[in-house]
Amino acid sequence: MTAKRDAKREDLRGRLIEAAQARIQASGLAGLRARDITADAGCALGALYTAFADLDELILHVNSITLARLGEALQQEATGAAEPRSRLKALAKAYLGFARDNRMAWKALFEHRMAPGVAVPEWHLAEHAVLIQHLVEPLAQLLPALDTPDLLARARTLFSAVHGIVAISLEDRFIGLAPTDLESELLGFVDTLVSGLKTERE
Amino acid sequence: MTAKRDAKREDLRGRLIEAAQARIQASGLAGLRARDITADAGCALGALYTAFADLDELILHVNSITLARLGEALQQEATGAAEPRSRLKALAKAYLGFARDNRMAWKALFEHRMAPGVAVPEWHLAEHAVLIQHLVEPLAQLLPALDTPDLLARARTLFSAVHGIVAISLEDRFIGLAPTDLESELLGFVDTLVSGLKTERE
DNA sequence: GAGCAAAATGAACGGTGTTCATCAATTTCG
DNA sequence: CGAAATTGATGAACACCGTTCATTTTGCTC
Repeated sequence: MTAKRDAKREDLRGRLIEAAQARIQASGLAGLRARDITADAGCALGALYTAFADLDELILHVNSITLARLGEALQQEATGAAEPRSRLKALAKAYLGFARDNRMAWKALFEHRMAPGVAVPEWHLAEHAVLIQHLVEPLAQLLPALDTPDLLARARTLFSAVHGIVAISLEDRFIGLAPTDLESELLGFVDTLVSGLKTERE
Repeated sequence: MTAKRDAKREDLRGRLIEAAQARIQASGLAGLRARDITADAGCALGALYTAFADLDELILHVNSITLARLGEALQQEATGAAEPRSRLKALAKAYLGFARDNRMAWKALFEHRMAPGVAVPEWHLAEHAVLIQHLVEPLAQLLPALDTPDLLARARTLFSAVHGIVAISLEDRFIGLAPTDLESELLGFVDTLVSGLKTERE
């Protein structure tokens, strides 16, 4: 019976993940400190390295939770039998909404880099699939002639485009631009792309 | 006459920028160390802080040079009187080509973050304009009814979308996808979007 | 060349993630 | 049940980071 050991271990991991999540939400990935996390979690500095291999692995777990929450947000927009155009627009809007409401956690998903030479573990790569999964079905309706690999490629491209629009707007790297409404710009973009897909199909 | 002083100062700045550029090209922003740069530039550690306020300012200057080179690469595709569709496709292809050929320097443009609370200086923000400037003219031909602020917004959106596609593909955050050719996927995307713009105009 | 101002130097500082000898808690087994 | 063995928690110490600063060296003025 190693029940108590396992319970304590899981409890510690949970407390560390929660503390890291709170710190990321408050001050972003860049402000994350091992000493702050362990102080918040109520354990010694070294305890972090008994629960996780290093800070990167802890961040990966926080990102997992963020991806799960993002997945739920998208799931709500992906159901129902609406036409593909409005489904894709609803998904883009939900993605933007999630990024706005969970800015720091969302940024951590894409800002985080593993140590040089270390690959992102497969279990975490697989979790990113939720980002494009919901796009496949509406795209299949718009492009019935495509096989699965092509559909997946198209879905990834569409996600990347929408993500790029949201990401570059929420940073502010450009000046001299009219303060246009991001949401209408994003939805207009999806509209235009869907129109293009329909046109090319004919 | 303070000629020799100024010359030495400029020489040191140049050597530091060049050394930082080489280090970034070789191992990326994350591997950049003040001690490595100053060793490569042949000066003492502290000399870096007589030439620049801090590492961030040095990185900004490297990014300036990268933006200038990227601007030249795009300039070559933006000239000529070709139709908007092929101009936009040529620009997207050139952007992808630059990102591929100058991977680390290009990544540094978007990975670099200033210290918390410190804004990117205006002179550097302005340099990012080259990324969307070349898109405005072809877009104006496609959308003659739009005024300048709307055109700039549309240009930024298009750039962000193209950038997103290139950025997410050159990282590898997704698995289980067919290894499709990025260039044809990107050009197909621009094609579809232009078709959509033409359709909506009618 | 003397005197002065400015720049270059590199040891030292405070802060980081990570490790490790030491100690405490838990499990195993006679 | 209690002693031995194993595992977990501890926090001082380590290596390394960007940055600073007293000191030395260099260049300019007169």
